[in-house]
Amino acid sequence: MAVRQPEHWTLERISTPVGTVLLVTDGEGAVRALDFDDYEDRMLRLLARHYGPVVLSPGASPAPVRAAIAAYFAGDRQALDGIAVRTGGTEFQRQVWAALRAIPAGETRSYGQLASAIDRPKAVRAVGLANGSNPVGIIVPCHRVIGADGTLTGYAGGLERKKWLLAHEARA
Amino acid sequence: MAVRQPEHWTLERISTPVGTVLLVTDGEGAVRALDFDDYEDRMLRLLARHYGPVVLSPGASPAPVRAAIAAYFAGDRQALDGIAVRTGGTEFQRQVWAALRAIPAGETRSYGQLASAIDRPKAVRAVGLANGSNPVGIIVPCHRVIGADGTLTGYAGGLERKKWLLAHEARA
DNA sequence: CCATCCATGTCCGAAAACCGCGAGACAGGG
DNA sequence: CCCTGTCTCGCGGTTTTCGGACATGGATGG
Repeated sequence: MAVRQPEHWTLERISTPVGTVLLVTDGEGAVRALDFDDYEDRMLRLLARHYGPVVLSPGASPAPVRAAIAAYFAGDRQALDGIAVRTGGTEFQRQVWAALRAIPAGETRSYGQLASAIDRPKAVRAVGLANGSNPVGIIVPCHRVIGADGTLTGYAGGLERKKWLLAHEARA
Repeated sequence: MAVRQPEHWTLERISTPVGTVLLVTDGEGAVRALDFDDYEDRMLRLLARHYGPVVLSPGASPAPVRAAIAAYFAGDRQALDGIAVRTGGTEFQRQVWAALRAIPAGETRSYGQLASAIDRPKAVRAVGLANGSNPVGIIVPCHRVIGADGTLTGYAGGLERKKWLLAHEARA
C-alpha cells in the first residue's frame, strides 16, 4: 500500500425507522457507502480497505438520493432501484452485489440461489462472506438473502433490522 | 485492493550514454519514475504498487526536465538537482530517497552512513532495500551509495551503469 | 583473514483461518 | 411415518499470519 491522492466525499446522517444511517456519496452523486451509525467504525474500515485514505466531509447528499431513500421508507418499495452505486471490492464481490440488486423488493433468495445466479453454484459460503461485506446497505439489498430453510441467519446491522426491512417490503 | 481513479501520466523514451531510459512525468511536471528500458516491467510493477492502476501516454516531457537530463549527461553534474520529484512509498523509503538527493555529485556514501543520516544507524539493510526500490533512477542518485569497503555492491540497472555514472560524475 | 551471528524495514508467496451455507446422517418425540 | 433439532463435513473467496529474502556492516571468535 502506499501514498495516493485521498478521495474527498460527502457524509450525511439520515434518520430512518431503523435508526440513523450514514450515507457516503462521491463527487458525481453516486453512493459509495451506506451503513448504520452504530457501525460507523466498520464502514470507515471498509472504505479504507477499498480506496485507501478517504476524507469525508459532513454535508448534504444529492437531492435525488435523499428523495429516493425517503420514498422507500414511506412505502415505495422500488424507490431505491434507480440510485447509482459505485463500489470497490474484488470481481467476485461485485458480481454478488450486482446480483443482489436484481432481487425484487418483496422477494427473498437463499444463499445457494444467489450462488447459482452468478454461475458458481458451489461458492455458497463465499457468497455469504461477500454479502456480509457489502458496503452499501439497504440500497444493495443484502437483507433479501436468507437461509435455504427460511431462517434469517445474519445481518451486518443486526437481525432486528433485517426483519423490519423484509416486513416493510412485504407490506408495501 | 480495489477500484480507484487511474492516474494519467506521460511517458518519454530518452536516449543516453547508458542506454535508453523511460521517464514518467505527471500533470504538474514532476517526475514520478525513471528507469532503464530493459527493466520496463519492473518500473510498471512499481508504479502499480504505489499508485494502483496507472495510464501512461507516450509524449514529450516538460522542457526543463529534458534540458536538465541532457545537461547532466553533457557534463553538468548538478543539472539534476532542481528537478521536482514526487514518489509514493512508505515513510521510511521517502526518508531514504530524500537523503539520497542530499549526496553531492562526485561523492559517495556507504549504506551505513546513509542509515545514520536518517537517524536509524542500525537500519542498514533496510536502507539497502529502500535504495533498491527507488523509483526514480539517476535523478535520485541511488548509484552514489556503495559498500563500506568501497565495493559497488549492487545496482538495479546493472553494475556497469553504476560504474559509468560514478565515473562520469567524478570526471566532470 | 575467514566464518558466524544479528539488527532492520519491506515485499512476496504460501498456508491457515475464517465464515451471514447447506446437504446428509441420525436420534427422538409425537 | 413425519417433522424437528443437532452434528459433521465439504465448499470457496478473502484476510491474516508467518517465514524468507535482500544492493549491509559491525562485533566476535577461531
